[in-house]
Amino acid sequence: MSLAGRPTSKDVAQEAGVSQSTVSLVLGGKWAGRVSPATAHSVRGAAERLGYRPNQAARNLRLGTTRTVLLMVPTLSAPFFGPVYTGAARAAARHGFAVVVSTWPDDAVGPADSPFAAPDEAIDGILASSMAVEALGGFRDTPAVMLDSGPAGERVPTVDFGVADGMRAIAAHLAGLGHRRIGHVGAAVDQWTFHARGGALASAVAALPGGVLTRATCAIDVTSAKEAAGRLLDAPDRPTALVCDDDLIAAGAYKAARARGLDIPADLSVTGFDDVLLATALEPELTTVRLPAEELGAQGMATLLDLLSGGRPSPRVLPGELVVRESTAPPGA
Amino acid sequence: MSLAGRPTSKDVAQEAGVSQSTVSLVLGGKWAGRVSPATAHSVRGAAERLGYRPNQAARNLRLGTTRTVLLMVPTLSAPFFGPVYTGAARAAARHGFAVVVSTWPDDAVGPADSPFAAPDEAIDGILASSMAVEALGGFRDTPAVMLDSGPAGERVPTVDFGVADGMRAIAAHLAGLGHRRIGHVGAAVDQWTFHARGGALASAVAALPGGVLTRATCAIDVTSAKEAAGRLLDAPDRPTALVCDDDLIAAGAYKAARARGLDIPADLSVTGFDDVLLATALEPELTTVRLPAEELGAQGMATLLDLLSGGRPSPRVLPGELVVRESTAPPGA
DNA sequence: CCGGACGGGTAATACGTATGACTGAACGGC
DNA sequence: GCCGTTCAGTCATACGTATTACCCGTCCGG
Repeated sequence: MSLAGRPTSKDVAQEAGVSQSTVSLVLGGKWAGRVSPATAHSVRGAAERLGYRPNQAARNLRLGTTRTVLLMVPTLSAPFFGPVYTGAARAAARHGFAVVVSTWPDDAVGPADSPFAAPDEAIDGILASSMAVEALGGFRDTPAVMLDSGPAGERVPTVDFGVADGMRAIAAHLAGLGHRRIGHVGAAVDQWTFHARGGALASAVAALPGGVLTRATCAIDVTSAKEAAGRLLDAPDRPTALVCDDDLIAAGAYKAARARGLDIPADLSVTGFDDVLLATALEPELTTVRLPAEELGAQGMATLLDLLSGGRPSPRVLPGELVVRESTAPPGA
Repeated sequence: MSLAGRPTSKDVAQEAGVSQSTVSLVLGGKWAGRVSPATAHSVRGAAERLGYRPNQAARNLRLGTTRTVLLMVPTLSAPFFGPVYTGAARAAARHGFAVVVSTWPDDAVGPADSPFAAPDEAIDGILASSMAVEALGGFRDTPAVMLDSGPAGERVPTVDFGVADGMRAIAAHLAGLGHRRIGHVGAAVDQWTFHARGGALASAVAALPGGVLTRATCAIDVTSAKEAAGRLLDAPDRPTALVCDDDLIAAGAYKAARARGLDIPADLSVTGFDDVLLATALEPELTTVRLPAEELGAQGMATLLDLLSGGRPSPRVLPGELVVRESTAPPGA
């Protein structure tokens, strides 16, 4: 039991020859004009010597707080959300906050009814990723920050990726290579980020002289993606480039292309989105947009902590970055 | 603040017309012979009606416990550990426990000095994955369960994968296809699981009539793996099959093979280990050994909870499963 | 008819912290 | 020389729970 026998503020008080209240005042930083600098110093010394760490349970009880925030993500088994967690947890730890994770139930499209959705312990705030603000449900009046979920009105702060810019960068890159007939393999997932990706691509291609966009959607898995990409490739006047909503979808597109004897990038350019580990494991390596997932978690947590301490954080947008690798080339190269 | 205004045991007591102690007795389940069934029933009814949830902070303070366990993993950014967390958290949640994660610092080979290693809050137990029991360091006398870390002596329970059996299954599969010259692309990582994998493969090939094993090691990333696999392929009498310690390493082997104009599986069979998402995204799909990562987390947590409640859990081993896909075939097929 | 046992419940307390109310000494102003 | 202030702390209390010690009425054995 790493709790037993730990020094308490009372022990520190005794060691320093002061009262427990003084210890609490000093260590809480609220001693301006109440405790002499000399006393404060000796208290700090005593605390240091004893290796005093405040008992969080007692502090939480007293303050009616928990120093715990809930991170709601669709899953931790997808490659994207691990880093989000890491970034959030790291930022939280610096402020003495813990992070508990709630994932959506398997095969669910939203967080509702998750066995995780309402952890027994109370929480101070929520970091909710990739979901509509309405889905907060019972947590409506808990301070929350929405991640990668798009604009959410005045009431709740957001941190998003600049996915539209990212998609425009892809479109510009392909256009620059000479592509005009572009296929979009979209994720059939009702999340802001995918709507934004699709919308940005559509308008970018529409603005391109001679641009033609075809479109198919699929679930975010290789099999489904392969099938959807195949539909686009089998159409008359097939596209010379496939823009995929996600790296994993791009992997499916690779398979569809190979099954038809098309070489990437000579016969077909393919792009992904997110830049997960997979992107460099594929062959050829995937041109994609890198989204700073860990940064999303970190900035989200910073925003939430700001909110919790009474701030009025403004929305933030983290730019994606086009990473050109080997899967794109001029058409017919 | 989802804490404010929550009903307390005192509120329940009032609602039920009994004292707070009675409520605590009933809800704690320790009322045998102290409270009449009728009263107990009415207390439960009142608690239900008010939606009472005990305040964890108060309970923790009283009991000197935290209902929090620490999960130590190398990283959450690798595809393998997300599911481990999920399994552990799910099992923990069922018993009202929370899980906080500590990852190793970037580029570290062990958990030492991690900013996460000593979260401020105290913990009741530790689930430590993929590390030597000695590395527990300052947590030596906290109840702990080692995951995927090999035998750890009498004092600390373990949950491991049957990696040796898995590797033997791979060897048998390849031998059955007719392979004799086998290359091992090993992970140059000082973890039990990789030592076990290498050892099992070595003895399996040694036991194979005419079996020849060559070996190269690398870090667990595509570039490094490609280089290591290349060394094996460039040797005289190159192997007809490459056994990789990890799916990601197999991805590197694919690249090395392609760079040399070798077709998989016609000219070269390749196997992986772990069966992460990547395995089916590759082309051809990867023959590998599936390790039930989520199950590891779940069983590990079950073991830890058992330990915490005074049990003496015995070591468990979770079998891996050979998944034959498209990357293996008879040599020269 | 009395004492003890027992069933059914309550009162009181401690866990460790943060904080508002209070106190005693020194000191300055008039 | 006395009072109001400030300084430097301390006292007491509350947060919500679990548990130990106690209490009261009833029933039963002798």
